[in-house]
Amino acid sequence: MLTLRNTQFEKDGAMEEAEWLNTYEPRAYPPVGVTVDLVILTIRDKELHVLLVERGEPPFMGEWALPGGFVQPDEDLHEAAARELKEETGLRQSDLDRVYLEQLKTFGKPGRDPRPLRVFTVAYLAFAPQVPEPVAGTDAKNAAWISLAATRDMKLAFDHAAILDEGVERARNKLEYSSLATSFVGPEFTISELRNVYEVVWGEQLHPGNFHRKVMSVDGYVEETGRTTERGGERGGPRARLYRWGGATQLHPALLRPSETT
Amino acid sequence: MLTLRNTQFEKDGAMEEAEWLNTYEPRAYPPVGVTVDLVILTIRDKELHVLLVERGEPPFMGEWALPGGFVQPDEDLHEAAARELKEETGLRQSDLDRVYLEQLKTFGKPGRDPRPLRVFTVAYLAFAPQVPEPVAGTDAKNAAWISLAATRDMKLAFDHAAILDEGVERARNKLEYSSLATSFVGPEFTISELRNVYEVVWGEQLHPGNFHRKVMSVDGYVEETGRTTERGGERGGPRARLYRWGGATQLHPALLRPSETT
DNA sequence: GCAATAGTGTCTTTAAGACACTATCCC
DNA sequence: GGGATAGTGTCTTAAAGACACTATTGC
Repeated sequence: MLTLRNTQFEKDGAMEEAEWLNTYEPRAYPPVGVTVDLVILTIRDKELHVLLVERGEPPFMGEWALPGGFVQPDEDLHEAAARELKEETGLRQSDLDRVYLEQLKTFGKPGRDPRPLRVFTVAYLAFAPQVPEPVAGTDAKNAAWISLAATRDMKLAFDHAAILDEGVERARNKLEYSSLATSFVGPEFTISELRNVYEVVWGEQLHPGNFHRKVMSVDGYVEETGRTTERGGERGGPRARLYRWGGATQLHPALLRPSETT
Repeated sequence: MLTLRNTQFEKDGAMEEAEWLNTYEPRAYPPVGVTVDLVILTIRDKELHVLLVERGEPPFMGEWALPGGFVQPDEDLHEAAARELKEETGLRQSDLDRVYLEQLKTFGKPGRDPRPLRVFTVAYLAFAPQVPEPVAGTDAKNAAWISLAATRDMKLAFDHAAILDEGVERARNKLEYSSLATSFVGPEFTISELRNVYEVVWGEQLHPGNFHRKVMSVDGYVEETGRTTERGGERGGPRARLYRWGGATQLHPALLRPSETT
């Protein structure tokens, strides 16, 4: 049983704050909680999708939200995000190892959570490879991959619409300077598949020939496996060579978006 | 008076967590606090400096730390960071308006604060123009601009050394793609002064002629004021034209670091 | 005068984009 | 065969870096 007073923590107080900051004794503070929320992106059917869960209880019961939850006492933030990622996606460990996860931004506007507890959320961004099966949530919650276009017509719980926007924007930038587009495809991929990642995330058509040459010219981006696809494309065309990631994390030169160059 | 039980919040509990997450009633949770800490960078004497405060009370009494403090109940995170910036730097409002401030990263490793309260800190990064006078702290705390080189020999409180590293790294990248180098200089500046910002932050010598032409070729980076400096350089040379920021936030093309192009 | 700096000119190399073209595959 | 795709070749333009050069100033 821990008893806490809630009196002193008022706004006008640089003095009160200094006093508070420098004591070892648990003192008055307002009830505060910290969660992690995940923007997990993947590509399905040539469209960008995000993992959402349907809330089964208030607040925002019945509405869709980003997966997430409270940070446990003995967890670091990244661990908490990794745990939620595992719990909510139901991915196998082999796939999980290939998921990219980075901290996105922290949101803490007063009132963003209607409960009588001030909740700060540390948003994380994840890139998942293609997973054919729909997600089975661990809790009673319903979980699904929703296309980004579809989320525009949905009202997401809390401030999750803003968090999602922030995540998509970060993802668009990440593709330019990093090799993270490979996180969206399988361990072996064709240059076309890689180009498709860029086209879907950026929402722009890229020139196949120039893209091919550009990717090949970046040192360490991709390396040949020696194999090719079993079949040609669905609508014709030759078999494509299969590549794997070449070990480089930063791209030199970068793959800049066409719209930004103008 | 608010009474809180501290029993239920143990590790093994996806169930407990779900139960907790979905209730309106204040329930059991461990004592948690959220602070903001600031990495405030400026340039003095052709070296990058960071604002540090000397702690007057435990924990880490007598050690140097990044300025910061608890987020107040009615504040958003950015507001809290802006308030701390104002309180700790003692800058005039006219200078304060020209300071750039952005969220950096959140740190929450268990045990990063030795007090019996789990403290998450949302780190912010700020770029301040040159301020001749040493800083007067508002609290009893001692505050000073410390050169980055000098901080290497200091043991900073908490995990502030890691936060500082993160901030410097972010700053180095920011200069490439944004016009934020102008945040380090006055409202009017010469191209040499701007080049000095890049050289100090990146720790590399740049070619004066090529830098000059490159800056002028970026649309909207700088615009002429029509004036020049009153005198030439300290060690000779003609008077330099004065420029102001041209309104562009993103640089096209970017000013890439020489070391990254190799 | 001497040294240092501001600013410009020019040349080479690299990379991006437009376009064309061949080879291979599905149907 | 027809249509689509994989991958390469070539040309033009933009931009980065190396180097040289002139003009202006402090001392």
